[in-house]
Amino acid sequence: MEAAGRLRGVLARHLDRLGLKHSRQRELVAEVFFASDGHVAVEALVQEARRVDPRVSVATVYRTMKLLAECGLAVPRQFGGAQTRYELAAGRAHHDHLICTACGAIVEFSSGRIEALQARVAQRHGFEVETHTLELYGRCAGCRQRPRLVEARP
Amino acid sequence: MEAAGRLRGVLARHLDRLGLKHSRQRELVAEVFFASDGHVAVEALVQEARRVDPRVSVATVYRTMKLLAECGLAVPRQFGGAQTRYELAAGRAHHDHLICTACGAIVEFSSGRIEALQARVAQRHGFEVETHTLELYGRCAGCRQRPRLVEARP
DNA sequence: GTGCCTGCAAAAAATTTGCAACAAC
DNA sequence: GTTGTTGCAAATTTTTTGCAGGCAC
Repeated sequence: MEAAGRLRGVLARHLDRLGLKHSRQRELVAEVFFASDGHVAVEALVQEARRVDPRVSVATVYRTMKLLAECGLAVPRQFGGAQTRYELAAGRAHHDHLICTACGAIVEFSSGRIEALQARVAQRHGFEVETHTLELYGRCAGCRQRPRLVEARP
Repeated sequence: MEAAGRLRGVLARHLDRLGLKHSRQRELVAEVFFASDGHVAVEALVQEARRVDPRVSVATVYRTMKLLAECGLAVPRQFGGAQTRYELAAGRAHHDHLICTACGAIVEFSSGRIEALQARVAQRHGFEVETHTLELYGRCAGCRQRPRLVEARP
């Protein structure tokens, strides 16, 4: 993958800027995250990283994801569940989410018209918006055909 | 307050329907919640309830809030922070939130036009939407005038 | 009296932190 | 060699659960 190289660069520059060090573990965690589908729970990152190096600790993954979030490569999200998921955000445009409550699928979308209306609402209340989240929870096309067996654990 | 009586009724019927019992603690927790500003953390409910009865346990508050959520009087929400806040939802229309990242203020709003666009987006992706959340994070009118001292802990 | 409820304390689950050994510069 | 980093385990934080005694019906 070509994009991963550029992403690594962003992290590297962030580390340099802060006077932090480049380490094998940080590179491994970042690599695993970049190769993910972009909506990963920490637990999944740990498991994946341990396939390469079984000694990687949870703490390191948490610490590294915090760094990735600081330099804008990852965005932490709470999709209803207890655990945080990290989303790939490397210079990508803002977007929102459709989340299937049956199978847990996460679909991204964006709507300039919704954003425009949001801005107008905020302005009307005197708010200066910094970020926002819009999540639509429901059943995806596939799951609407099947009876619901159990609730998804997102 | 007159509305509180009606809300108590909803809870009472829910308990009857399920064959559960009415207790002093349940009424106390519900009362405190109804008297709140409607975006309360469990910790705050516990403290408030203990001003009336210092022996009320956290467990009871959690269990009672779960009941209130079941019968539609309360909606659990995660406004970015770690702990759940409960929102008063007694037959009120759906609405979304503006959250001030400086002072923690929460303002409700609703926009039929945004809802309509959401529905269209969902349909385009084959989703049947059950619920949604839209949260705009930024600085409220008051806080925009003051320099930011510390981050709010919502 | 029979069950549901409560308080307490212990358990869970997710994340953070202290610390001694270790690796990067 | 200095300083930041790691793994481990213990600590924290929020919420849940088991259980013995208590209260509602």
